[in-house]
Amino acid sequence: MTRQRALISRIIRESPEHLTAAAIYAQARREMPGLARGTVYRNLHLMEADGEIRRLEMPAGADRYDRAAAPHGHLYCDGCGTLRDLPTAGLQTALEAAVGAPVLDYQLTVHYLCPACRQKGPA
Amino acid sequence: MTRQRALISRIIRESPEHLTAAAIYAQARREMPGLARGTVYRNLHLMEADGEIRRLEMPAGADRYDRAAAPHGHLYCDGCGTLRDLPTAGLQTALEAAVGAPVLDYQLTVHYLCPACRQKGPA
DNA sequence: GTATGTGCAAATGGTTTGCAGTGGG
DNA sequence: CCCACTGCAAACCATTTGCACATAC
Repeated sequence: MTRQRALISRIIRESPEHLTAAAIYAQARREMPGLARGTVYRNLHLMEADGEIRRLEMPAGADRYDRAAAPHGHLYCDGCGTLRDLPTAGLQTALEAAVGAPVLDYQLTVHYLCPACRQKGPA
Repeated sequence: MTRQRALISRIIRESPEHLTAAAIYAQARREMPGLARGTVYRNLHLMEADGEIRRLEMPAGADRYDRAAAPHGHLYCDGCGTLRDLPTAGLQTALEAAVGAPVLDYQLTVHYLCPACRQKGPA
């Protein structure tokens, strides 16, 4: 447990957002200017392997990271790229029944238009 | 509708697999050696926009492409990276109810171990 | 005829890695 | 003390793009 890892961990835990590696790096560098980009990526992998955080593949651009919690889906706005949590209680159990094998993890991304983008209308 | 696009379209339609752009490129080049990588990517984007195919973000490595069909999830084996289809009838309706807005699309990837990898045991 | 698509090759962006040095336990 | 972790910079890989030429309609 290095200072670097503790810092990265804290940033993710304290953020209400789903941060990209670049955002985490930028924010961490404000407190620890010498921090290397590679160190951020290496620690993110470690933390993901430890189950401390969860990596989210995004439809466009860089991956984002979410503090690990009860598995849940994400709502992605096709208009502005905003990401919100989507509680999905019971989905995992339903999936295991459908799959017929233990489900290690799942990732659900639902595309929609957020209220703001829906107002503007489909461009 | 160019010869190039027709070829790419056919390759995807005829393949039982979920191909990567690189695989599509390699296969297309066997029939049309002058084909450029950029052309493949450009056409894949066009076809995705037209709803002819669907792009699948993968947990590791390059994206894959699926001929468009009824929306369905995918089963990803964490052991060997194999991808299988997972029928998810009714999920979209359930999601719309949960979200309270029209669902444009969704992507569900379920991580598991395929029978072969389960035998070998968790490494 | 002309907008659209193509081939090429170089650029981009996100992420990974080899290496020598540092520091946590 | 030693091994895992760091900083740095170069490498990597998938994908995108600028440009001059070709082609579908």
